[in-house]
Amino acid sequence: MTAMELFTTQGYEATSVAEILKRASVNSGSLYYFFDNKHDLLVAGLEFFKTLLYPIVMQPAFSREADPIERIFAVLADYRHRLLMTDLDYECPVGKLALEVARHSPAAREKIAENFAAWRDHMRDCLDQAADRLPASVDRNSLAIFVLTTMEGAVMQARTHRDISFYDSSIANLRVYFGYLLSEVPST
Amino acid sequence: MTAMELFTTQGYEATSVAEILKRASVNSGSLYYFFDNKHDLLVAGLEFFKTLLYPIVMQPAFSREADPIERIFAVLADYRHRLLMTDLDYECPVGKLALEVARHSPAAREKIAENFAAWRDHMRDCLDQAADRLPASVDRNSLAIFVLTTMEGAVMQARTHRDISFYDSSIANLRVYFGYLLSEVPST
DNA sequence: GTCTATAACTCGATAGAC
DNA sequence: GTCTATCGAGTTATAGAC
Repeated sequence: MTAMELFTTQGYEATSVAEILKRASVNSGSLYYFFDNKHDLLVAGLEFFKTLLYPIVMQPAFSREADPIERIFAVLADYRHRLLMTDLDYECPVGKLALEVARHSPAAREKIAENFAAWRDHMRDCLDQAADRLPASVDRNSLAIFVLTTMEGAVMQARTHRDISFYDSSIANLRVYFGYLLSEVPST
Repeated sequence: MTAMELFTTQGYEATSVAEILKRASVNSGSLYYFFDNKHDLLVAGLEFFKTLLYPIVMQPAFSREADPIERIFAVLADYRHRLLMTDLDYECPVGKLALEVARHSPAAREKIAENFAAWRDHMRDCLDQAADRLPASVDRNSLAIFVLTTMEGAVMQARTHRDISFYDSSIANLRVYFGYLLSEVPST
């Protein structure tokens, strides 16, 4: 979906329908034949995004690392890579739209929440696989939320400051935190 | 600044100059006498925001708590309060604009970075005051960045899911992390 | 299903009187 | 310094031919 590329890089409001049409080499009539309006296009795009999450975001990282904890940090390493590849102009597309459209569009907000939930569930699956190495007191769902929190906040700061060290600092702290958690259960 | 209220709640692009004028009961001529254009108004507003950071965000929390570590969590507790007061529709105004305008406006991006830096510096001051209770290996600036990361990511998720538990989960994990750090240095 | 033309409207910004 | 009127461009969405 060409529209989503523009929505997620420029913002929903900042992207005109005319620009989408030009970039996609489509005519107005065709677009409005398939979608009721601009907002409908956004919601459809967010639904499509959800289907891309595993193949684009998770699978490449998971295929590099077998250890469930390392898989989490491999996903985070890929976000670092995206930041560097875009000259520190990358932003999590879902997070970006989360802040822009959540207020005025319940339908889009719901789709964004589903994207967040799917991301977090993949992280929680990793944590579940490493359950025996974590203290029993750890709420793995809550910890998965915290991983997403860290990614979103870290990307936001690195992009704003145009400095990867803000990303690295946040991930390093998450690493130390995981180090404490994992050290609580001695490996046998 | 009435304009900033609209920019930060609705977004910069989604707020028309006409709407600002109406809400502020001002006429077009007056606004453009003081500001060159809409963008100039945004940058001026962000500069003004920076001056509000201490009296609005920090001072109320600091006055409740004397302990530097508790001051950090008091600031975070105030963000929780803002979420609840707005029916889970609050978003950090600086973070929101960070994602929307950073790409197309270097001047605004710079001002947003200054706001982030000021926030983080207040947190680092707290950590510096508690330096003797933290392991020497802790990079306090990096940890302050991590606190901001946590706040931004936690607010984003709570607002998107319209569920305060996402905020609470993230802050709880930060608490546990601080617990590990503080327990490394036995109090005398 | 896709095309072009355009309707209906709102946008940011300006001009010129006071 | 503040007012009203308005410009010209750009906006989303539609109409009607093919």
